[in-house]
Amino acid sequence: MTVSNVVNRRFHLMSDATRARVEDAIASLGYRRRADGLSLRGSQRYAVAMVVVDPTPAFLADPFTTYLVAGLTNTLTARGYSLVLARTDLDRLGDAHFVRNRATDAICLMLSGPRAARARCLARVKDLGEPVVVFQERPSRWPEDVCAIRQDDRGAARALAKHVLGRGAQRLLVLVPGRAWPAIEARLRGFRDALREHGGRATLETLACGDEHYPETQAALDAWLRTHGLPDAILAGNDQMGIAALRELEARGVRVPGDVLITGFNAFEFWRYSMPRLLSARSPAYEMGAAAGEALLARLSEGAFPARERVFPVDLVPGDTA
Amino acid sequence: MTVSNVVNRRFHLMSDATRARVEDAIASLGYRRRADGLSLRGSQRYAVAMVVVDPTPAFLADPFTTYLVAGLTNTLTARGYSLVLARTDLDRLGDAHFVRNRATDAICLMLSGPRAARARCLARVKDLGEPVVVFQERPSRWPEDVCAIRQDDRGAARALAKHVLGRGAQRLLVLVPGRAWPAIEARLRGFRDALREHGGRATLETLACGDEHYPETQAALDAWLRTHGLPDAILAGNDQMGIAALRELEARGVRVPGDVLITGFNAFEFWRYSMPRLLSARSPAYEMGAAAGEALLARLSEGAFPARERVFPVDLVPGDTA
DNA sequence: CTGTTAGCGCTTTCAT
DNA sequence: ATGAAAGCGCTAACAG
Repeated sequence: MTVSNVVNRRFHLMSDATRARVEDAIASLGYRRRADGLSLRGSQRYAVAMVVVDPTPAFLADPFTTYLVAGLTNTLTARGYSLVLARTDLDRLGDAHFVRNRATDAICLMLSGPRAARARCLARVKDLGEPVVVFQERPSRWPEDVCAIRQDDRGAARALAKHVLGRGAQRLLVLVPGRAWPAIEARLRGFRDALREHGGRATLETLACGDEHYPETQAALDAWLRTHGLPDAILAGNDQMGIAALRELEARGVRVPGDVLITGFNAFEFWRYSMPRLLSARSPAYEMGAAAGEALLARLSEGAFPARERVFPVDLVPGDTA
Repeated sequence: MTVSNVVNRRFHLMSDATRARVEDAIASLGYRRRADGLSLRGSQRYAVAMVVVDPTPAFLADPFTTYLVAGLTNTLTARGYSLVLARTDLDRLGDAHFVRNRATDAICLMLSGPRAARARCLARVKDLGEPVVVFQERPSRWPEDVCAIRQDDRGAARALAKHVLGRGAQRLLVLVPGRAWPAIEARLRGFRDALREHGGRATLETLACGDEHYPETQAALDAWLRTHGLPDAILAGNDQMGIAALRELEARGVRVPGDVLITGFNAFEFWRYSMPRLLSARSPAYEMGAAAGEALLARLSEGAFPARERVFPVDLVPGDTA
């Protein structure tokens, strides 16, 4: 008992002599309290899971996920919590150790896949009975004890499309990944908002670019251009695809922004690497991860999330491609 | 006890009827076994920690770390283990919940900072009494139950430097981050190897580029060029710095590779975004993370690491800048 | 085939 | 100021 009191810094419950004696013993034995005894007794696990639903093994390749996880990890660690990271397929959620066994106090979720499947997955995670933070999602049927954190993809996308329409573009091509992500859907909605508001005869087509990496994006765009000719503007779902498109047009001798306008999305560090630079929009992914951490810590100590939803603004960053 | 047997799929110990009854109850109650009771009883935690020692909050910004963590996470998750992710300062290791409390079965470590401080940190982690995998490091005094996994930075760096020397470069400038990383030290050693083997009067200078990000690298290079003039070749510690240098020279009207050669390192996806493309070397970071996972699982089930050290080859990838 | 007992390490409560 | 008892959920060992 006294050891427990020492570990928990309740020094007023003991004499200086015993405290010293215990501290010496702890140091010389290299004693560390076992977290499982602690959790079992207190039924708090001091751990939060972050689950990324993505069939790709390289699920951390996108800086969005990376900064999100960094913000979350730093926030939780600073407050005495651990972050458990996992990737899973939509239908394999149950395989993870911390899903089969209750090992965390809460779960953060980054979903991908068709909307209905995402909703089912969220419902299943919710059924685990832990508080949930879901990123980039806008649940329709909103379960209790779920907090949604997202960036204003729709608004920023609308601003980007407005910009190219303002520069006279009529035929817009949107590049999207083969797999559905909620953020991409929101951006597409934003593009459409702008088109609608603009009136006129402007049109918008969508092109799926496989794994959204460089070679696949170029191959998809190449095939499209052969049959459709040049669009007036390419609205890329993210900078990765935007840069691939830029290089593809460059290789064909097409001038950007002279002949075709291009926009990107998210503006993480590597956005600086392409020349000319894409007109883009800056993602506050790190802040979103940190906010998720704060929200969870509040939920775990106060019993309720401070808010059911939190939306982060996304500012345009100037570029030379539009 | 029967519930336990059901959860552990020991179906031969019960009748079909009871099995069904228990399974129904589990489903209708949403029962999940608590991991802490399991760990307490079995004194295995089914969790591994990955600690990145880096003062930068954006500790996952470099794709090297990112792919390493992805490989590790996927491997561990597939075998029923969880991955606990944390960032820490060199002297703040003790703050993490899973360090104060024993919560994992093993620890993976990615160190940075001065060599001596890194060695001290490894020793402290080792003192926690858990098996340790350390990345990119080459411990001098090698503790028991430690496995080192690294890529052949020195060899690939040597090949890169050999290449530029072969093209007649005499004055070499190496770009390194302000903070010390073991991999960067190894690359520097490789560059020096090539210089030594080459004989002749070739020289090598080193330039620290702050946080190694785009603006800082350009500022550092700009200042250096003002006082030193153009080198014959720039050997960048990684592609990030290499691309920043490329753009900086471009802005000055310097031709690459006509006037100055440039090489990069690691060749992750964004390496494709710069034009011309850097001569670089491809990091097997994902495979290293996966190998760490395999090594740990072997260590935890067999009682010993399969090998004390594992070195991954690094192949050059062709580019247009050297 | 089913159930009882005991103990893993921890902390809350209560006795000394 | 110190420590003894009890119980958190789990499973190995053993009894019925």
